[in-house]
Amino acid sequence: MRCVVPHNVRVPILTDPLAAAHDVATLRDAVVAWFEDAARDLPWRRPDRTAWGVLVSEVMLQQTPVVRVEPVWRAWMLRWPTPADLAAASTADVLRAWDRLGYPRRALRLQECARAVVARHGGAVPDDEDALLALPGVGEYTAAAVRAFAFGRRSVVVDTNVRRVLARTLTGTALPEPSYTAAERALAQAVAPADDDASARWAAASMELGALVCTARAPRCASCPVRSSCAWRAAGHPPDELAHRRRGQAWHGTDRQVRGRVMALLREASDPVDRERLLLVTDDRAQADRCLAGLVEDGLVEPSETDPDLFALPA
DNA sequence: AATTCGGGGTA
DNA sequence: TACCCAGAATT
Repeated sequence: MRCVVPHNVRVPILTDPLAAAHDVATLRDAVVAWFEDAARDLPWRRPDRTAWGVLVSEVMLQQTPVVRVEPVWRAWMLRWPTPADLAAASTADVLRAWDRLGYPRRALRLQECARAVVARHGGAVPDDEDALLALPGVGEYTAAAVRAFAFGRRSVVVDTNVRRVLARTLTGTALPEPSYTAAERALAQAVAPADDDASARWAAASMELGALVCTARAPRCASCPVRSSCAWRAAGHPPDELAHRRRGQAWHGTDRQVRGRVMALLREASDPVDRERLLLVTDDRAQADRCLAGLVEDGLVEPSETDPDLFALPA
């Protein structure tokens, strides 16, 4: 299948189609060559990894940094090596093993995903895009990542790192838009190699460049393999024009913080915990009630069958 | 398209 | 402090 940059995609540096193709190919080659040396030795990249291990890593890495995921992933895969193992586990054990990776609904979905893989695919992770997308907790990014990293198949992998790399090198802006636009998706589609193997390597390499060199905070442009062809650098590193519109995620006093405290309490408890003790996580009674109810609604917490004032992680 | 959903390391 | 991190699901 041929990939062409749609007419509605403005790519300043790519005015002439022939020059564009050349520039993009040069950029890709440089990034992939850099990756051969610079790639981190992560456990889910080892030859002995499994497709399921890759999927587990991708779900854990959704909004959680690599350094925090790695130890949890190692313990997790030793304990539940296959989808069937996780499918048969106690949900309380799963949530405790998830520890403080954050967004514990991901752990719930990962177990649902394991059960779906067993039920729908005989326990083997599918390599089909639609089958992957149909799995709980698997969205556009994760489906593409699993296809590329577990199966070496062609897919357009766009995470926050790739978005930033494309924004800088090709579009010439400090950062991409707050939301993932159709133009960005089209650009990523056009840049991704058509070949299976080349596509998979570009995906890993472009993500790694964003994670190690083309970072959000203090990019290491001096040691960047594509600094000579970077549109952002050529433009003189213009600052982010939307900086004032970007809203940092509030944390102190939020429901997310309160929910996190309730979950932490229940992870550490070996027995059901009384409602009154759970509500002590904040002074705001209404908020505490709301958060506890929300956790129950989400299936992260269950009231005891015998005493509705006692709560625990789901069996 | 906008919101919600954890948690911790770093500048 | 504020910002950022291999996003997904819901409204």
